[in-house]
Amino acid sequence: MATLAGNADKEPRTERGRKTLRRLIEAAAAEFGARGFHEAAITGITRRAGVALGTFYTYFESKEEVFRALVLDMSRATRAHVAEAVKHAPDRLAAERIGLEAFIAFTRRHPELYRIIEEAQFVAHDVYRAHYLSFADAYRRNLAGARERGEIAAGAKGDKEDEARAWALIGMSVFLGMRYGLWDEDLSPGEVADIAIELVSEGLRKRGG
Amino acid sequence: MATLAGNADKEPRTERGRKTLRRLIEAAAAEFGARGFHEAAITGITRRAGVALGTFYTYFESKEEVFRALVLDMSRATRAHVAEAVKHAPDRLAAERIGLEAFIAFTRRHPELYRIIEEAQFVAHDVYRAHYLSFADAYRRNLAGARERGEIAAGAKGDKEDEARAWALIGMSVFLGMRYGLWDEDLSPGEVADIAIELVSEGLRKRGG
DNA sequence: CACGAAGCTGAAAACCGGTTCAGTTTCGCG
DNA sequence: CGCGAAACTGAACCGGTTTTCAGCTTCGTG
Repeated sequence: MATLAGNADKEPRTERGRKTLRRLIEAAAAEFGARGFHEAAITGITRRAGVALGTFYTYFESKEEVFRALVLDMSRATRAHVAEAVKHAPDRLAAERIGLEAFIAFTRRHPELYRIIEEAQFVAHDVYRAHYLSFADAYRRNLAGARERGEIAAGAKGDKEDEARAWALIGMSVFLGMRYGLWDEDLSPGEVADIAIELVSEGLRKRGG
Repeated sequence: MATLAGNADKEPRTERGRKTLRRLIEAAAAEFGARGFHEAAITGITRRAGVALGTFYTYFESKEEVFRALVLDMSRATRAHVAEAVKHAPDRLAAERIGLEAFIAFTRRHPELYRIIEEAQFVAHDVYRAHYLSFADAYRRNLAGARERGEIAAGAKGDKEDEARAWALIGMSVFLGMRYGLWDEDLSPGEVADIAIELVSEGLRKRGG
C-alpha cells in the first residue's frame, strides 16, 4: 500500500528512518506552506528537518513527489476533520452549519494546509481535481440522502441538482475560509457560518410582509 | 497614466511598437494560460509573438511585470463583462441569476483568464487580493442596497452580513465556473445558474408540507 | 563484537531559464 | 536622401535550483 512516501523501495526500514521521514514531511509542509512550491527549496526542507541535503533523496524521488504526497495527506486530513465534526449532527442543515464552522476554524489553524491544496491546482492538477471531485461526490450523496428523506427542499432539476448544489456549497466554504480564515478574522467562524447557513437555508427571497 | 505595460519609459513611440506590444501581451496571455506562470518561458512568449527574445525587454522589466499587468487587465475584463450583463436586471435576484450565468459562460470562453487570475494567488498575491476585495466590495454594496430597498431578506447580523454574503456568493460562482466552465460542460451555464440561484433565493429549508 | 544493511553527508555536476547588452535594422521626419 | 531615435536581435551571462554520488556513520542482529 502506498504511504505518504509513495514509493515502496524508499520506505524506511528502521525507527530512525521513520523518524527522519516524519521530520522531512513536516518540514516540507512548513516550507511549502510558507514559501509556496516554487520558492520552496529542498535545502529549506532539509534545513528545517535538520538533515543534510542528500537525505531528502533517500525518501523522495523529487520535489514534486513530496508535494503530491503532502496534498493527498492534507486532502485526507481536511475531509476527516470536517467529517468528524459533522458526525453527530441531527440533520443536514445542522451538519452544514457545523461543517462550515469547522472548515473555517481549521483553515485558521492550518493556513499552510489551505495554501498547499490550492497551489496544487497549478503544480499537481490531477491531485487537486481528485481532491475536489471526491469532496463533491461525498457532498452530493449527503444532499441526495437528505433530499430523499425530506430534510431539505427538492428543486426541479433532480439528479444533477444535488451535484451543482454541492459545488456551490463547497465554493462558498472555500472562499469564506480564505476570507475569514486566512485574510482577516473580523468575524468568528461561528458568526460566518451563521450568516452563510441562513443564506442557504432560508434564501434571499423576501417572504410574508 | 499606467497602461498595460505599466512602465512609462517603456511605452512604444511608434505604430510598429504598439503593434509589437499588443502581440506580446496576447502571446503572454496564451503562454501563461497554457503553461502556468512557472512553466511559461519568455522564449515561449516571444516565439508566439514572432519576435526575438530581447524584444520582450523593450516593453517589460521582467516576467512578473507582464503577469501582474495581465492579471489587472483580466480582472477588469471579468468585472466589466459581468457588470455589462447585469446592467438591465430588474431586481437583485434577477441580477444574481444573470451575473452567474454570464460568469460561467465567460469562464468557458476564456479559460486562460480564469487560470491566470487564480494563479495570481501564488505569484502576485497583492493583485489577487485586490481583485477579490474590489469584487466583494462592489457585491456588498449591491446586496446592501437591495436589502435596504426591501428586495431581499434582511438577516439578523446587519452590516457584516452583506459582506459575508458577498463572499459566499463569489465563492459559489468561482467554483461553479471551475466545475461547469473549465472541467466539464455537462450542464449549460443557464442550467447551473438556475440551480444555484434557486438555492440562494429559496433556500434549502422545507416549507409548507 | 562483527558485519551487512540502512541511513546520512555535502560537494559538485547538471541543468535551466531570466536578464543583459553591444550591435544591427527600421522608422519618421526634415 | 540623411540622420537620430526607436525597435529589434540573439548569443552570452548569471544566479539559482534540483539531483547525483562516492564515501562515511550508525543501526540491528546473530
